[in-house]
Amino acid sequence: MDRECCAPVVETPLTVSESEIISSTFRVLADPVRLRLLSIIASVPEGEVCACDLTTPVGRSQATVSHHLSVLLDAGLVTREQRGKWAWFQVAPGRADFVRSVLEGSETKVAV
Amino acid sequence: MDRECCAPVVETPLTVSESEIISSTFRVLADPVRLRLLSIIASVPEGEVCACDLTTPVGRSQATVSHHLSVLLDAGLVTREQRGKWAWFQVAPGRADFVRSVLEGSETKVAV
DNA sequence: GCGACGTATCGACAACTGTCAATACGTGTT
DNA sequence: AACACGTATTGACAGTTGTCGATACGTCGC
Repeated sequence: MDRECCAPVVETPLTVSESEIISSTFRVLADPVRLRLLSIIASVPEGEVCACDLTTPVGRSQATVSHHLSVLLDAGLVTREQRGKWAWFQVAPGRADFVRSVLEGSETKVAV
Repeated sequence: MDRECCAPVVETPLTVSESEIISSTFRVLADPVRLRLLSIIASVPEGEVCACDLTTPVGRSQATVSHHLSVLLDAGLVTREQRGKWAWFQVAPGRADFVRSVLEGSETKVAV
């Protein structure tokens, strides 16, 4: 019997700390180069990509790519495994669903 | 019969333009003050909030709050309705589900 | 019309961030 | 040991962004 159309979207506002935590996650995803790196790592059939294969596709220097990969790593979105002199990256276990929703939902639903 | 464990998380990498579109959406959500403003608007039972009631809760100047509200408006996350000298904001029709997932799930349902 | 008030815009500044060249670090090879 | 090679780190720089004071714009009440 309530006005369902006017029900609040969420129950309570965010606290300051909550908003900082959530926004920090979005900040990681707010860079196009990072999104492309993440999408490349997430799309290879082998499930992992050597850092050496990521520089060319995104058209950035080795230093910049390394920086972005560190940001993705710190955010827990990918994992890094050093094998010999090569660094292999894969989508972090347990974050596959999240990464998929970030990279797919996009076109049709996220962006107006 | 495939190795399901190793299936790619997504089918194809993002194009440059796709990554720019998606990242621009995340950039809007990458600021804690904007998230708090959005959560306040989304949590009031009336369904809409006067801009005059948003300055104090987030502890920013009127100019800054107005700026953030414009960003949210441009992103299509909220609507603005001018009534007299007051500006009323509400979560944009059709974006309630998205806003809810952003403010609540954050981890699992962000990009719906 | 005039003043009060809410809001948007402008200008300026500090902090942050993406970028690269240069360099340092590790590992494997000869 | 010396070298080559992949990667991480450093330092510097330019562009962006959050912020605020000041100002301009609109609306209401007088």
